[in-house]
Amino acid sequence: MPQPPKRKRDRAATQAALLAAARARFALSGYDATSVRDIARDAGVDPALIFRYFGSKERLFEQAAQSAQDDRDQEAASEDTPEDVPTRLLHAAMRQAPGAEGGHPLAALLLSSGRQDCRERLGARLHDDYVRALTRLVDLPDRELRAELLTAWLLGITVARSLAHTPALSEACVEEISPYFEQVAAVLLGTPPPAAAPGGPSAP
Amino acid sequence: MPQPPKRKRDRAATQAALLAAARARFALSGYDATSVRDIARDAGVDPALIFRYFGSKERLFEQAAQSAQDDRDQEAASEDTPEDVPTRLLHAAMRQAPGAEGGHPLAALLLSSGRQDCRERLGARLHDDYVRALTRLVDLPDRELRAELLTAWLLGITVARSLAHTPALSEACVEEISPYFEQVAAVLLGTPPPAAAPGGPSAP
DNA sequence: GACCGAAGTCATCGATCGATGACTTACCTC
DNA sequence: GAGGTAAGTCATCGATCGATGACTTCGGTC
Repeated sequence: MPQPPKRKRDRAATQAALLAAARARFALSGYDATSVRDIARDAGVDPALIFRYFGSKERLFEQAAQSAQDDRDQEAASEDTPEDVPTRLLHAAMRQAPGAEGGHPLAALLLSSGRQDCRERLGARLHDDYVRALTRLVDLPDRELRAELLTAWLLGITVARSLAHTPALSEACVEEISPYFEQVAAVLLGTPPPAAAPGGPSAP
Repeated sequence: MPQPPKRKRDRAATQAALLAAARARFALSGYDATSVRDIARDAGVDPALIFRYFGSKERLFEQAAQSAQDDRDQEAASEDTPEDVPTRLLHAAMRQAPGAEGGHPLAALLLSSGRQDCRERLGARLHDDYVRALTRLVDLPDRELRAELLTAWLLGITVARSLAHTPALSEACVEEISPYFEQVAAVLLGTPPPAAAPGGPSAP
């Protein structure tokens, strides 16, 4: 994100540029591997402004995470096709191509998992965004366990695509994954399976 | 790992202590969050010996990873009950309790995923230890994709337990997960399901 | 017990990090 | 156009990092 040739003196714009650069860097390299000088350079701004506007690198990270979360909420709110919950979560896990810049919403937390607070934040995010919604769909024993098992699968898909770059999964699109996902979700959640063929799903 | 009161001058023992301390620290906090001074303190040894014996922090990390891999290989070789492949991989993913020290074999790589070489190493490890074995079990279209989907689930279980500390999954034991796992594995791999009941697995 | 090589210790380097505060400059108001 | 305020700049701090090399001390050998 190289700086647009020059920017007028504009506190709001500078803050926004820093926040955007921070989000990109943190999602690409994690907290530790990103320096405030990196972020400031990307934003075309003096590093000292980070501390003037955000107080510390830590608070900038928190605000960047909050900003990403806000984007997600707003995006989810303006959802015009309210698909069923599992499909929506699959789309969330598969968000964006692996080679593209930006990174998955969870990427920054996963890449920063060396820090305990980021691990806790990751657990909270998983609970709020995945487990909570999935638990409501289960009406069987082991409700939470079933929900967490499906959450773990979505999390694993995200990690495999965003971090490990597993080849087949990285290049797959949602439509290729969807039939497998629906069958597995039916098994784990105990909901009526879409096409219960014991020999495997109808391969596309 | 506090030092045993004193150690005679013993190059091999010092190297081993450093390697053990490095494995523990890297598996607990990742590469960046671990300093050579931390490792040396745990081993009860002068930090300079790390560079004398291993050349650099990076090479110490590589040797620590290699050492952990050797342990796994040897452990797998001396497996006296050659269970079927998916079950063996589930046990590998569930290895050890979340609260205990030590950490999952993949923990060091996951915690260090801010470094690109660690991400590549993670992908290679997943391929060698999971995808390769699972692919051979599939005799359907999308062989690799099916294998990677199951790998992603095992990876997600590991991340949920070791990093995110998802409550239900963290406290579960292999026996609780196994029935769900076998059903899902059957769906993804296209192998004969153990008890193909469309309403969900027989809950324990 | 003198000696010598290896194991271990110590002081310190150069780089980089997050962070601070005094300074300069641009823009708005009157 | 003068002046004041806020935006942006700059030099630099203290801590910590990985890494180096000279130094000291132990332990086996003759």
